[in-house]
Amino acid sequence: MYAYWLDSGVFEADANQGKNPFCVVIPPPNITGILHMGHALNNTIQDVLIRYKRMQGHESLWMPGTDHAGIATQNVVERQLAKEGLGKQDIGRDGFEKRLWKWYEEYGSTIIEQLKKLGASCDWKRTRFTMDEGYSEAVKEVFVKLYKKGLVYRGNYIINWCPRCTTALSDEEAARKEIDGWLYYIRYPVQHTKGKGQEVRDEQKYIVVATTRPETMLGDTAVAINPKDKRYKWLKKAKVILPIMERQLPVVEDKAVDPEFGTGVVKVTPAHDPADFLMGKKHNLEFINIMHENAVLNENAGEFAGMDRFEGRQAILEVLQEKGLIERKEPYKLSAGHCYRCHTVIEPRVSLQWFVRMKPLAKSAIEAVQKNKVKFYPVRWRKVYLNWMENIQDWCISRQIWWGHRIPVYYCTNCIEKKNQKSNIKNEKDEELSKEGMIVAREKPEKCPGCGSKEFIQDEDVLDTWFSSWLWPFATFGWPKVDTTTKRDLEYFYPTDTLVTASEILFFWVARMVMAGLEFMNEIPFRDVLIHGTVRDARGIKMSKSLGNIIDPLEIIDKFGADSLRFSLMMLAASGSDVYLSDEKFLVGRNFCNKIWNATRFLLLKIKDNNVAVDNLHFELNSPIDQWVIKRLNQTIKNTTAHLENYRMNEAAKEVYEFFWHAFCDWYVEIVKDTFRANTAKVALYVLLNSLKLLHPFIPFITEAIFQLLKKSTSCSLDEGIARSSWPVEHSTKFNEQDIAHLDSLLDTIRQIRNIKIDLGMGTKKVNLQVCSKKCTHIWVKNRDWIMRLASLCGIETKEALERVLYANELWALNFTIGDIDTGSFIVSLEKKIKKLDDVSEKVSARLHNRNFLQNASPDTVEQEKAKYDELNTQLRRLKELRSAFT
RNA sequence: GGGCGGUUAGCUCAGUUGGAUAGAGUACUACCUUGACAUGGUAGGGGUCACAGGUUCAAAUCCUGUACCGCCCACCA
Repeated sequence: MYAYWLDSGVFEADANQGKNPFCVVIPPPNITGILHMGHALNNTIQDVLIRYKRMQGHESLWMPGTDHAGIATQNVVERQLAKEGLGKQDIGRDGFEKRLWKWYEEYGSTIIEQLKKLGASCDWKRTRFTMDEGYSEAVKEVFVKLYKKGLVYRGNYIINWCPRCTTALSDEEAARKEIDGWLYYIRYPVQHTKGKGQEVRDEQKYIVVATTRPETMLGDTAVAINPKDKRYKWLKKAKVILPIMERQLPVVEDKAVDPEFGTGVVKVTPAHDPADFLMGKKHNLEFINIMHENAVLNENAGEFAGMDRFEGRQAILEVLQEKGLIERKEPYKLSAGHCYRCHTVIEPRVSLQWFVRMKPLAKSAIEAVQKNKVKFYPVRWRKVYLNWMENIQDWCISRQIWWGHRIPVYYCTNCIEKKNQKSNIKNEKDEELSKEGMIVAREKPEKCPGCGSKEFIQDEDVLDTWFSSWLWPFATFGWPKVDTTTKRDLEYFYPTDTLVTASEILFFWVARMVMAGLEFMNEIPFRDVLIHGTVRDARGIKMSKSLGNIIDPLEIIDKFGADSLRFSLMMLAASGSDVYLSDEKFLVGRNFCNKIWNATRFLLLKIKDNNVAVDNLHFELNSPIDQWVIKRLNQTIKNTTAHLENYRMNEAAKEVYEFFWHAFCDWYVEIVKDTFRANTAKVALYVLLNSLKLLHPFIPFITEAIFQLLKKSTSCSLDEGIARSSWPVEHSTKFNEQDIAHLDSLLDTIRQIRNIKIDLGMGTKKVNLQVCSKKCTHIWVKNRDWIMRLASLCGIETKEALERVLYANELWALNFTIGDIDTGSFIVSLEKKIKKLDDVSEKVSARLHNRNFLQNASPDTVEQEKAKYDELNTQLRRLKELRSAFT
């Protein structure tokens, strides 16, 4: 089926002025990714929307592609190299890049192939990669534009550093996780002035600082107190000695110090803590970096140089212990940043990086959401988005890795050399200084505008992967290229319609796309953001490969088929709530797919067996049964469509499921199976066909296969395929409501007969039924055959009066011979029903006697309650009569 | 420390704007070899809708508080 779709180009979309566009851009999966349940959920939702809109007559475009995933991919290829006993340094930057591209050629489209197995109806001819040639143009364009606007800058700041990946990370990439640690209370001796200005160090006089990272003390350059803290007034004039390093530390006052926490005195390590960094800047403290980029202590760590940070921590603690400087330690839960790619504990590090100024970009992105130009589903994410946007921090975009878009900045070697002689780029004003000899340009410049030299080196760093991802909704169309295709496509498809994603990448991606769209296209990138839940295992734990609790969607596909997987996921995924999965949960889909298949087989068999010609679907709607099913179908079409419009996939799926299985198969097909004439066949096929269409977005393969089968097995003229057929609309018949109501009563009566027989312990034993009805005898006569079959009867007699009434409603009364069967459980069941109805009746009665209810409730409601009361009492009367007949 | 969710049948969850006798899937029980389907059919048991207040003629649904669970954000060293 998939090959058929590809061959006939049903997934392809073009700017088509005759149609309304509907466009979704895929959240580009990482090239290193393999399909997991999160992908399955995310992409099934998108495919449901895309297929639904396509059938509705929209020019439906699902834009596919992959993400180069800088750090993740680099790590994968590094591991591959390591197996050969090589490090990336061994083969050099060029060699490593070659390996990366080779890896991409080999494995980069694995996930795309897996998406196809899922049934994803993307326009694959448009597949993009965040590092393909055209895409690089977009990235460079954006960098240069932002730079020129003053929104990109370079500077020495404290950033999140992953010592394993040896690169800077953005705040979002440093995932906070709570870890069990210790809070150490360490004594710092105080030096004070004695008598005639003689400075004396008194071991008895000390202050205590608390820290969770004792190793950072090697880089302490001050201690800080809160200016209002009276306890430490005396300290202001004193000097503190940093143990081990024997360095004099100034005491600074800063409001950021919380007197309540720890001892109220803080050690200040400007080069290794974000808060201390700010204090360092503010109080002009010295910045001492004590670590190499891999978090091994450097020469500034004195005797500890060469130790890893955690090794160093232990060694320092031992030394402090020996000197009696550890006052105490207490267990402490601290939240530390972890690299979101390799989970290593982040080390804050001062380094020269590139940043994007976010506040100016955020402004219009906030507005767009506030003015509902971009809407969130469920709406609660709106607040989360706004909260983040309003407190946005600058974005560190440079990464010290080799896989990614190289920063389009060139340095004139000549100018830099001169500059280095003049000054040292060590302090705050680097931002200004670095501009000299630095050229920000899309392409390598011909010559330096300053000195005319032709010697340049390009910035070594690459850009954060998200710096390319945030352009996805328009860069995929070819922006900034200005050819006619790009222009036409962007005008037609942009802004896109719906973005479907998990909440995890709300900040990474969604928020930034809104900013990029508004900044570069002057227009939001999408109108609706649909945020679905996280896929978890049966215990509620997030599925992840490292935890080993994954259910592999590909295995489910092998076992049950993609349709089963898709349908099950859609049934389970209530909008926005997390999805808890276990193997059994896919049975819903499997069983339903099986049911659809068998129902079809049966109908075709009946058509064949009865030798009825079905060459069109123009049927007569005279029979109440046909009207009944068509009316139900109409409701199903209406509700399913409404649910899909509101992104309630699960409700939509349930709606069709319920109709197809329980109304169509369980009742309609059962009723008509023995009187299968041409008109019935047409009605049945019409219902089947429309059900298939409603189900196609969820269950694409089987519905298409059956559709093709119907084309072959009947001579009806049908569309080419179901994927491009039209979305069902309600049949415009005028229904005979009374007939339908009577049929509903009849069906209910059949249920009651079965019920009574089971209560009487008669099981499926066939009985002879007596019916007494004033007006509706004909219904029983006319439908005699199937009623007998469905209610398991051996005969139906119509009578003027009955000896006893086993069941009655407003239309008819029934009786049948029960012989000398034990009626015990029948009576019990009867009593139970009576009790329940009595209770309800009492409640309704109380309501109707409540003057406030009569005054305040709407007249409609009051009427309803009255009708309900009458109905209840009629039922009660009948049941009580029946009881008296048996006792 | 802030914010956001959740708490409904043994389990997993629906329940859109307050107006059923609170639903589904699954599990369980009974019966059914009805030639489309046992991946099926028919029926059944099982819920004081977390707790406490409040608003209302009427609350699973709205408000307040409490408890527990989960998630997100934040420079408590």
